[in-house]
Amino acid sequence: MDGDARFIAHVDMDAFYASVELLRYPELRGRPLVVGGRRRSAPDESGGTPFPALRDYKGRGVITTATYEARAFGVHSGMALMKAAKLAPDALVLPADFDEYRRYSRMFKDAVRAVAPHGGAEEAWARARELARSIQRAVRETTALSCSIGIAPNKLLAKIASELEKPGGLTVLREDDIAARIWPLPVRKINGVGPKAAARLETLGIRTIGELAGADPMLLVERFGGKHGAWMHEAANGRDDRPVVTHSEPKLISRETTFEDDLHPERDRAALSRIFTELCERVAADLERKGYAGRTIGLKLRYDNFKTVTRDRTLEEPTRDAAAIRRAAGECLKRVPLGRRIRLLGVRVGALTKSAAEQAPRGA
DNA sequence: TCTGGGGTCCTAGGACCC
DNA sequence: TCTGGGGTCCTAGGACCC
Repeated sequence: MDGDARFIAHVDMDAFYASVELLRYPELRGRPLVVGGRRRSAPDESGGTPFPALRDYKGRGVITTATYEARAFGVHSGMALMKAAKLAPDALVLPADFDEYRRYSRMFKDAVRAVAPHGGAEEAWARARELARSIQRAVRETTALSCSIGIAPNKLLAKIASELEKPGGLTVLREDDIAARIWPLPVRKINGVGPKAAARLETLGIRTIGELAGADPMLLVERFGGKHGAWMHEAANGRDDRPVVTHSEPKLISRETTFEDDLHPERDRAALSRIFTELCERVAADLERKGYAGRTIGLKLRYDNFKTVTRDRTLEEPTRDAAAIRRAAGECLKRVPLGRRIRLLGVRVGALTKSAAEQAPRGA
């Protein structure tokens, strides 16, 4: 009955954070720039732009988003700023403003919903292209930003398709197109195959999705475990039956910070303690604002050698109280070796439940 | 000059219960 | 004075994504 199989559209904003910044600073359009880093540095006195060039940037941090002009130099999100500075010394560094990006994200989602009310659109193929163009137009009109859309029989392929013709792209991908358009791509393009898996696949002589699709499933299962190995083979063949999910409850809420300079567990004890307490207070405030409480309190610590350890402790009752969180996380801290300098400290609360105030009021 | 911050999901062992 | 299997919870670590 259906030659019109269901399709899924994946909508992906183009260089999202950087594009939002360009709306605020249109005079920077056309220049290579990256969003990232941690601290807004003082404006210089020369009357130039208030943003430092990468070559003048000092400190820790990675690129969150790079404009296409910056990407032309080989920099990309996730790259350390100090490393990016070697590739694109003239690119400007703008600090991230997540509140603003959230605001645009909501506008963007509203615009999409206005055109495709189902949220995760599932419609007939015949309407696909038309609907996608409507979404792009609506997003452009309400946010002044551009997005790319991939349309495919499932989420996995739709995501890959959305990246094929960025920016401003619209890619419709049907079963018959998989061999020609998907199989030549590197395995990293599969959502869920990261750097580790890609490196291990390479040792098996597998670099492209097509090579992965043609690999012996038993070999993959042997090397990657039953579930993961089988999944990779299915994914490479374009098979994916995950449903479109439009709402999910958070599982944990956390705050963490990487220090400007590594801190010494004893000599910087006072500073560490103050930061530790602040993190607990911020997590507590997040819980309160979002209406959650949690039972499992966790500590995360990263040493100067980048080795990361976690400890957690589950309480009898859920809490969102900063002092209670601090107490439990403090106990976790005692179970962690403190023989090296520390670069990151984090606090998390998991096993979340809607906090008492959020629950339906009960009769007196 | 290495490597952010917020998350999700998976694995695996041990405790504990039936 | 030995031997089950299943289920759930807790903890720690790791891969991955945006």
